[in-house]
Amino acid sequence: MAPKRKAADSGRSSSASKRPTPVPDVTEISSSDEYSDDQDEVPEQNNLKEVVSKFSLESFSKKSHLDKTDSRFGYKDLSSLPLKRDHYNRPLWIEPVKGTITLESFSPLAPQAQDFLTTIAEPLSRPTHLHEYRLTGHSLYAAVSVGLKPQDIVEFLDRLSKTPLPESIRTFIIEFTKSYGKIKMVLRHNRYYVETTDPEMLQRLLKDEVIGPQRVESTEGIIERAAPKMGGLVIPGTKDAAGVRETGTEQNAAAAPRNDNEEIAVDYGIDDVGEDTDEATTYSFEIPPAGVEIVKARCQAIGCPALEEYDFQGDTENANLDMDLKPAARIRSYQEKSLSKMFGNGRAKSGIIVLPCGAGKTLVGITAAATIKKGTIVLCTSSMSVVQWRNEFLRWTTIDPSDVAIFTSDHKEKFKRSTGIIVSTYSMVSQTRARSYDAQKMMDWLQSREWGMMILDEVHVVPASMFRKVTSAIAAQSKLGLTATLLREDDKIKDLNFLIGPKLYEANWMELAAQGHIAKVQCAEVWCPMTTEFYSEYLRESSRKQALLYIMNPRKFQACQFLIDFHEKRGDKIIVFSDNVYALERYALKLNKAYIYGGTPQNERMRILENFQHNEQVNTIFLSKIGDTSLDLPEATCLIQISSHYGSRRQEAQRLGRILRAKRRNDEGFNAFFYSLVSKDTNEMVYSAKRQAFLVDQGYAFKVITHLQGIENFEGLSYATPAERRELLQEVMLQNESSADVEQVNDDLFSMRSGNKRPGAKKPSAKRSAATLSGLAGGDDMAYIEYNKSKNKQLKDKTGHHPLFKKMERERQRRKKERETGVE
DNA sequence: GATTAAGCAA
DNA sequence: ATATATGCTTAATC
Repeated sequence: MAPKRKAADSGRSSSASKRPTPVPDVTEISSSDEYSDDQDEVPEQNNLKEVVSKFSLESFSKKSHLDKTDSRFGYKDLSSLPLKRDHYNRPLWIEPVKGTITLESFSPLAPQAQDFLTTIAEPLSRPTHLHEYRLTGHSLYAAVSVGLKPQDIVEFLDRLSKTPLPESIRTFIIEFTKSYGKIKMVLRHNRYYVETTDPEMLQRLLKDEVIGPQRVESTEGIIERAAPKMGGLVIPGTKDAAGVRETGTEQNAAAAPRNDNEEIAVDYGIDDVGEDTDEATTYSFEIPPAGVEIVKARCQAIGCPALEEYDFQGDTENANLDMDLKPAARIRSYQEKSLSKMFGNGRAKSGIIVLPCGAGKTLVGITAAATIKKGTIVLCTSSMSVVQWRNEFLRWTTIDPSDVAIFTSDHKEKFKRSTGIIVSTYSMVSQTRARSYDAQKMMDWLQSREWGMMILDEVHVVPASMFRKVTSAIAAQSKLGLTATLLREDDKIKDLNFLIGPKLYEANWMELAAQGHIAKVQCAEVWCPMTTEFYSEYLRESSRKQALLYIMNPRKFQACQFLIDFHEKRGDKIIVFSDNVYALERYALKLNKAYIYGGTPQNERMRILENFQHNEQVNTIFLSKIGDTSLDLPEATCLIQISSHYGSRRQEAQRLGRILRAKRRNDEGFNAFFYSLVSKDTNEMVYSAKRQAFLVDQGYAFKVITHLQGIENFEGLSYATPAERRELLQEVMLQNESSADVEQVNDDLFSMRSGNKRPGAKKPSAKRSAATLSGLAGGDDMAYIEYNKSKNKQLKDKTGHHPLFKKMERERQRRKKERETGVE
């Protein structure tokens, strides 16, 4: 089993082993009468936190009064559980205390089990042989919201588990889901309805002192109607749409083991659930539009969050949008799967879809819009992606170009006809300060109409407060969040579950890579020793300067130079990432490559990117943080990271994402490369291990390279002589001083003590395999090819870094002043 | 009118 | 807790 590097595990593991068995405390959620009035006074903001923590498995466990578990051996000790007789045929280990599920992914049943598990549990870690999941409140919420029944979940787990399903887990699932997913907020024919399949629940709601009075007066009776079905809805771009009815190919693929003469039903097909519920009836009552927020907040408060569903087929008030996917457009199986979860019952559910970068998130959003065929608003993080989204719409759909409008600071368009698509940025919509006249007019217009769907791109970056602004400002029937990494270093990500909706789908990176949808990537960490001069300075310095020292480590520079050369000769296109702008510039200038950072003007960037993509002379570019997101460079096949931000797992994942969409990914034996250059025995190693955690959980194996073969024979290696290295060191030290000025001096005076302490150069705990570069890449000896760098030079010469550095200098001065005045 | 810089926010 | 990047608005400049 992989060492402890759980992406989702960080905060909660410490006290967990002492925690008793998770049995939900039902008393609190089953009697609405006990709720006092003062709860209504609590603003929704405060409720959110409560609700979020209330529905974490952690608090469920805390609240329970049973303690049958002996925690002396840690929570993962399953030795006391009896094995089923035919356990070897069953792929799951289910742990009773925290709900951790371990899947033997080599089992013949693994593909189906995996599918089901991603629906009902959070994937924690998915390396090659064992996958780890965990049942959480959110994951069950998501499972219920795509139509799974608690009994199905229990049955499924029981049948695939090597041990009898722990009673605690069974109770947890049954009790937890009792209230979940029962209430739906449905907009039908432009009227809002609170809907449920459970008559008792309806009565409870009507008796509730907050929700009850909201019922529209004239509709005394309870409305009874047949539960919705998938019906005739066809998601465009799928095989169904092409007229070929897909047969259950996966369902019967594997032979099922037997248990007491009972066959394991591999009925994990969520897609079918909607059709199975023909006889079901739903009960609903109407509430006024103004009551929606109140009722939703109240439902959360009493522990039965209302799911939002949009019956777009029955929406006659909002005009239909004339748009379809182009006949040639085909969506991939996983895209179809994610959409089928969204449209499972013929309505649009709100929620989040998680796909790796390059796997076609945009197309999923577009297809969703083409399915709903109503006015749609798309929100992105940058104006660049705004343009990209619009282009994608035009590329994939038959929509009239005049129906896709852009709303940013320099484009304020409206569509001419009654409905259409608006692409904008978060900041544009959530802007609270003064607006320009045009922008204000545009906003008024946006707010005056009702949108069928709101697509939220890169939804992980949206903090709750901003999101609240957006949703309260713009009326959208359904919300679709798209992201590659539902991951933040803080815990804010949980809020999204309640603000947008449950996670509808999460793809497995390795699986997509195996199917050729994203590139296969070889990851490697290159350990560069510090030169003695740099290391002795490193030991003396404060952490700020330490960073600069290990980034500018000459050995690292050499490794970088060598790798660039190596891969350029193989015909790769290389991106080098550095978070540190100073280092970025130094590296790029020394190696005579083009570079882009925040201060590079827009046209300059375009020119460099253009050249990188089409000019055979320009095979390497240096990017700062700027390249982390939303740059679309399908040419890039190799990535080198020389400095990075602390331990940000998301950044690492996003950077890797830059090469996942490599054009050449389907070439025979093609591999993309991802190198992380790390200075040995420095803090960088600690960060590096942290950063890799997410990718390791996705199943990527990091190899460690301690020696780059052939580097000693490399001609023209920079900083080969001690004199050169000393010169560099001086520059670095100087740069440091001038850039941080007064504060630095202070630091210097008092930093002796702190500088003496040894940096935590502890070894990362991950299991690593040693490898040489040749083993990784095929290691062919390549003939030296002379490259003409003149184009690069031209590009570089045009980089007007002068004024930009002035700007940065100004910034520094300003900050310094702020600090000084703040001290005084 | 179009481009650029500065200031501000998150 | 810091460095960096971005977007929007306004004002200034060509």
